[in-house]
Amino acid sequence: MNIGEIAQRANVSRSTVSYALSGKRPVSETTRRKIQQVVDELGYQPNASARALAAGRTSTIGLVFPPAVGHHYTAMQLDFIGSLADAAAVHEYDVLLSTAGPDSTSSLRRLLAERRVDGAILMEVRLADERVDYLLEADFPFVTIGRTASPDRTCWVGVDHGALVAACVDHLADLGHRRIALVNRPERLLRIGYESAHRGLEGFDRAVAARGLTGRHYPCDDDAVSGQACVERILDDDPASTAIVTLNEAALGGLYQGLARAGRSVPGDFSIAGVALPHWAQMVTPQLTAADVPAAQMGRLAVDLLVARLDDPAGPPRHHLLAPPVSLRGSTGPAPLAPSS
Amino acid sequence: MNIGEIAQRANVSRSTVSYALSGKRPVSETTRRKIQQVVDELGYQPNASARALAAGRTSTIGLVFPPAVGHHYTAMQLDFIGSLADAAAVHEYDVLLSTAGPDSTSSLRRLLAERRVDGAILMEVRLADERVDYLLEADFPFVTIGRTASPDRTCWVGVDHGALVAACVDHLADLGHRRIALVNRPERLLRIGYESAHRGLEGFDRAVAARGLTGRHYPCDDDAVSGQACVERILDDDPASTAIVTLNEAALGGLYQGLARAGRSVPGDFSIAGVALPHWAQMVTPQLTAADVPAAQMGRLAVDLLVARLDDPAGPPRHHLLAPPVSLRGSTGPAPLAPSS
DNA sequence: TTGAAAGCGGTACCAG
DNA sequence: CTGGTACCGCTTTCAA
Repeated sequence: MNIGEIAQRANVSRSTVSYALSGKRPVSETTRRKIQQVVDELGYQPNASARALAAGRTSTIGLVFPPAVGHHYTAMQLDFIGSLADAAAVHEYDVLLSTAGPDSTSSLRRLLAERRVDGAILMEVRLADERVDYLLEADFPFVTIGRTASPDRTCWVGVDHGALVAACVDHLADLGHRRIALVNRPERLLRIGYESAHRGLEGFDRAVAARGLTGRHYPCDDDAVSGQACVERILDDDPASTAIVTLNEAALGGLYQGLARAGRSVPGDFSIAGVALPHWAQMVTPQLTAADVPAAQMGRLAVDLLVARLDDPAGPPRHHLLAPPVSLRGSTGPAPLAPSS
Repeated sequence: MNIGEIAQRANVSRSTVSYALSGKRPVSETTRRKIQQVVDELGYQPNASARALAAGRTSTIGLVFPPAVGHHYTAMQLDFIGSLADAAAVHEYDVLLSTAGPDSTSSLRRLLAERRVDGAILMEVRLADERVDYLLEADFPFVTIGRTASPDRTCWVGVDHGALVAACVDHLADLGHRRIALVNRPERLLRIGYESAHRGLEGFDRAVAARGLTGRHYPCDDDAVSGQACVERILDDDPASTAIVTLNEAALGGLYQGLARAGRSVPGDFSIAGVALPHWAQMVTPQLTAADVPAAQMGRLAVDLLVARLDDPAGPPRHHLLAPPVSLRGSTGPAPLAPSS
């Protein structure tokens, strides 16, 4: 069934059907009603490909996935994706996934060249990101999740990892902790310039210096085993450590397990704070004191930004820097009076 | 840039370019090379909308999301989505998300009517699922994740939740546990016929009966607070309970917290086993003994099944029923000799 | 081995 | 307020 059939049954021309449906030209109430009736009767929906070809827009936005680090994704990303799809639907856009594979740019390039999408949302951006450079050069509308090194020229929505980590450090310092370790994302991600990992580290260094604390930095792979090993190293390097701040969701369980194995109880002997999804923070016992990443809100904002840009490509780039508060849960407490061990 | 431009620069007709690229008609080696050269030079990729319109296929598959229960998704789903997108890319398909909103069918209907996708993959299927009925009636190619009540007429890939829960029960029975509770997905999901929840319960009842155990069933909402409350009820209803089997990922943290609060130590006084992603099982301390859901493999299989169906719509429906083994971790141990409390 | 041209199903301009 | 029609960019039949 196509627009021609609708036109015939309603005794009007194809263009009238098109206009009646789009509202881009006034149509008399009677014919409009008649057309609508036929449309409803047959459950007609315009063919998306034809429409895209003629209108020059696909009503689809591309979601560029992270290059599947170690072959799983984090919980943050999922909530984000869900909200993104919902938000897009509100604006009458569909979402096309682009997983990128090992070479993120080639898949992106194909998406643009084939004109499959009107705009793109890039997850897990790096400080220097070739995908961003490519999109800027191609003058293609996009929004990044996270900021690149020069964030003023682009649209983005990001979490202020620096501020959040600093807030965690401050919280711990207020509780009397003096020797704190930062458990970061994997070394490999730092090396390629992962935004959150870098800015988190900056915030850590800053806050540690400001409060006159002793801070140590530990990149850590994204799994429980590595988390456990990381705790071992931390306590080995400085047995007087009394607190950890973590950016690494996936290693969180391992951190708890490492502390348990080392005989440190949380939060009695040792405190942990971090940046995580609320859902995730509630998985561990005691629940993690953490800056709650508002993943769903980020998805919504990203879509809003992109849609605004699609409506007005010439407008100035806009951003949202989010700094959610630290939710106090059970994993942080006063520093032990005498450093254990 | 379009196919006409390529044709001009290569001094051939547009059809020759099309055939040279698709290989659907022999093209002399010399012209083919010439065309390829121009194509490479300009980085030409055929416009997807035009191609879809002319060819009658979109090279896109639709991924129908669960109706966002309580507005987050589970970890299983994310790994699944990632692998799905990767697998689709291998077959040269893109993946379009359809979140469905509260009314899952209407969004699906739109996807089909607008002819946005060639086939669909349905997540979180129900025993009686109107989306499935709709797709069957429309004779539209699809694969479900999970089985409906009459699974022989459809393509699906699913986990044998019944067998997995039964395996957990057996494992616990072998350890001497006699009074076991099943922590299931939310009441609401059971009521609407969630496949995994129902089949899990069946397997539980079966295994409990076979081993002559006392089994109790507890639906539980998908969050930590509910998990904690659920443990309270379990110990209240039967203080002699010594083990839990859970299908509820999201409540898992709450279960541990509830046990801790009740003074039961895991696995000394109390054992827990379940069905979960390995990643998730490793978050809790001690790590959860669980049947490891192979989410990534499921994504791959689902795409393979769908692609096979698209290639041969008349073929018989195929399925994969997966029953991964139970990985022994730290959360299960021998039943305490004297029932505590 | 190649070219010309008729669609695919819409949109939007130009007339009336 | 409405109809006719020329595109959008590609695929595929028909003819040479």
